[in-house]
Amino acid sequence: MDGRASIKYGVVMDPTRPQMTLADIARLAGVGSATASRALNNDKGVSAQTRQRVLNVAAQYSYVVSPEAVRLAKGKLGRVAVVAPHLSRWFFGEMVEGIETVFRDAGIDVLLYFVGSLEDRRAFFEKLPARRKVDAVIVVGFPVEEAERARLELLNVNIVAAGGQHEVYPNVCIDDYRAGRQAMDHLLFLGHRRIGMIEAVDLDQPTEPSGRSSAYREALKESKLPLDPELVVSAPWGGEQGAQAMDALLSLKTPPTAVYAHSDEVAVGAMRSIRRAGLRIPEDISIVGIDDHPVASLVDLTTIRQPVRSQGELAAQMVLALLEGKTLPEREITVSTQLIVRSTTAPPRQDPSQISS
Amino acid sequence: MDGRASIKYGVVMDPTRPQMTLADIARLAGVGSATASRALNNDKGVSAQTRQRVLNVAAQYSYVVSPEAVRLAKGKLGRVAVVAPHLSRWFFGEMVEGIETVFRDAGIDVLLYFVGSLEDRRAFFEKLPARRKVDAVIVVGFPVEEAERARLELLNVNIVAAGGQHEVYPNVCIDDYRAGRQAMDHLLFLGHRRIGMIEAVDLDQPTEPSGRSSAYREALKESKLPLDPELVVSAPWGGEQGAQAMDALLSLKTPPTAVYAHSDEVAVGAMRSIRRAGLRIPEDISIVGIDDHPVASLVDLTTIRQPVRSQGELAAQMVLALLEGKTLPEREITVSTQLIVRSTTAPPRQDPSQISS
DNA sequence: TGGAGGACCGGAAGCGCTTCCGACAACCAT
DNA sequence: ATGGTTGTCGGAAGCGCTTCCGGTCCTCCA
Repeated sequence: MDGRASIKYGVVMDPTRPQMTLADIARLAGVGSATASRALNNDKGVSAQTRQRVLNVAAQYSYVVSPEAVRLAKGKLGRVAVVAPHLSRWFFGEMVEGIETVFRDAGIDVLLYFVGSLEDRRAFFEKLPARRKVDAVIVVGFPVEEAERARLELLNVNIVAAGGQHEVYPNVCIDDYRAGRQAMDHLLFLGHRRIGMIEAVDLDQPTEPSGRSSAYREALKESKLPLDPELVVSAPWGGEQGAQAMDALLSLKTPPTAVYAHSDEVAVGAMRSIRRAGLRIPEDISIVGIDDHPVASLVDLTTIRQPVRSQGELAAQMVLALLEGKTLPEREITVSTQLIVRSTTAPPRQDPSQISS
Repeated sequence: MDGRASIKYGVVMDPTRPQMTLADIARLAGVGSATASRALNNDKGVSAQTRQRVLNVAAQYSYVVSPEAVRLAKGKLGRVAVVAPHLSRWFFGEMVEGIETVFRDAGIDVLLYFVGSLEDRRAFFEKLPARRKVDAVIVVGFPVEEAERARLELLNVNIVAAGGQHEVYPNVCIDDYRAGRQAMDHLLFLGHRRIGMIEAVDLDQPTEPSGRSSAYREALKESKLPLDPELVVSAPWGGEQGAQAMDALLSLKTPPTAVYAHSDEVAVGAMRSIRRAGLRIPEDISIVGIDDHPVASLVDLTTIRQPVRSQGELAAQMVLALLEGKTLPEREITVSTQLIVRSTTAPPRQDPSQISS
């Protein structure tokens, strides 16, 4: 350890020793830089012997190429941007894990852009920090507005959406309407006639009419049940908000015998309200959520499972295909959802016919 | 839209139109490339008038510099790597959100490396994909082994750790021992004498003797209570595992009257077991966790709150300081934890003196 | 009025790679 | 023996920036 090296917190830092360059390796191996490059990249046109010599030298000095120089020289970035409105929420974390896994295997770097608040989001689309930095973009879990789309086009790269319907971009998602129907049909099948819905909305994100909501209305209509407006309340995504929404439902003169929540987080919050109100689940009131969030099994919540990680993986694979210039076999992929019956749902206590006003 | 542009899924892609270069802008503005560069970078040595002219041209063609070329030319990367073992878990997602926010404001890109499994992790340290790509590394929530540390040094960059004690790297974390004591002292104060502990271990990560565990032993010792080995069970992080661990505790001939879980996820799982066993919380058995995970408030779990996002922010700020060549005022930052009493803890039913054997 | 100094600017040399193209040698078929 | 391959290799031209270095031109003071 020479005098130039400084020790910071136990880590040896030696900024005076510049990284080796390809030219160094070439010289050391006694070949031209072109040959060295070819050897390192496993290109053809190098004798096995020469290649080995280069490789040995490179290994000896633990040489790695400068990605910047490579990218500059060949014009490809080998990087993709993932932009997501949340990370700490299970759905998004899981999604990003799936995406990251696929890209890592493909040797592609993932640049993360977290656009939680409205300002973040606006700033992202305004400044487009990903400009000239990525070959593609994956938008996770939120609809892109018209104006934003225009900005995104400036990137001049492929875009795919994951976990959120999209008319414009190739995407992978679940069928929200179907998921909602699975939940509603389950409740209906059990005999419930007065069903409440807690709509989850994201205050920081523009809302779109959700399939999960229309599923509620359609299901009711098909069962020839009235649509009582006071039975549907909307709440921002999240447990606390779900709890409040449930409080509202509970304060009705005729509360529902079952509630359909747009997400498990919301459902779990609602369960707290029910419990605190001294009511039992599912005896007094049934509840079903959507997602199969890990917490769902812990609180024995009946829910509609959606495979999140694989949505991420599929989206990443789409990007990979696009990057290779392939045409996508299908513009959008819908993964299926599944009813998981646990113990928060049961038939209503009384004969439904007696309850219905 | 000329004939060259192809439309894929509504997105205009025109690979034939190369990005504008600095030289183009310079020419268009009638200045040399050096001047254009200075104008764009807000360097001095350019008249206000010339600068404005360049800026106008650049804006007109919505020009952005090529980050690769910049990095190549000036040798700085402006990127940092975040390596984390999980993302879908609240703790990690929250942490990364905090980190990302700070770096985004500083104009630094975040490269994400997710090393969930042991193989991932090994591969990461083996191949060091971040090599020559980042100016610093933040390691989130896991201890770095000796051998890994050696590899990390090859990166020749600053490293800081977030959410996990570290003897070597600058870091920010909570005092695990103290958090554990807060939990235990609370239970002890309530009068519990037979307290179980569910140790959370991460199978995919090397474990270290945790402060959370020693807090248990120390607290017991100080209260002159015996240390009954069968009262401590360890479980992989996660709700289901917590549930199983609790089952074990419940099957003891003298089950504990309270349990201290290393994390809220584990605690919530344990609650399910207790509930399924027909026992009531907190009447029959008390439980306390650590984290103040969002779900904790939803299930009314008493817990020790730790500020996760700000740990991430602080870690990022440390990196920023290091990057600017500053010396850190403090090598490690400990953020404080806080007991949040909700309704899963209460005094034991019977006089503790009757229970203690 | 002359020259020193400063403000402004452009040319050009890198930064570390990839890749085109030409050179050379050895080897084949004619 | 000769022309044409084929297989290897190196020189050098970029890729799009930053920045050193020097050149103009103008100002200001002696």
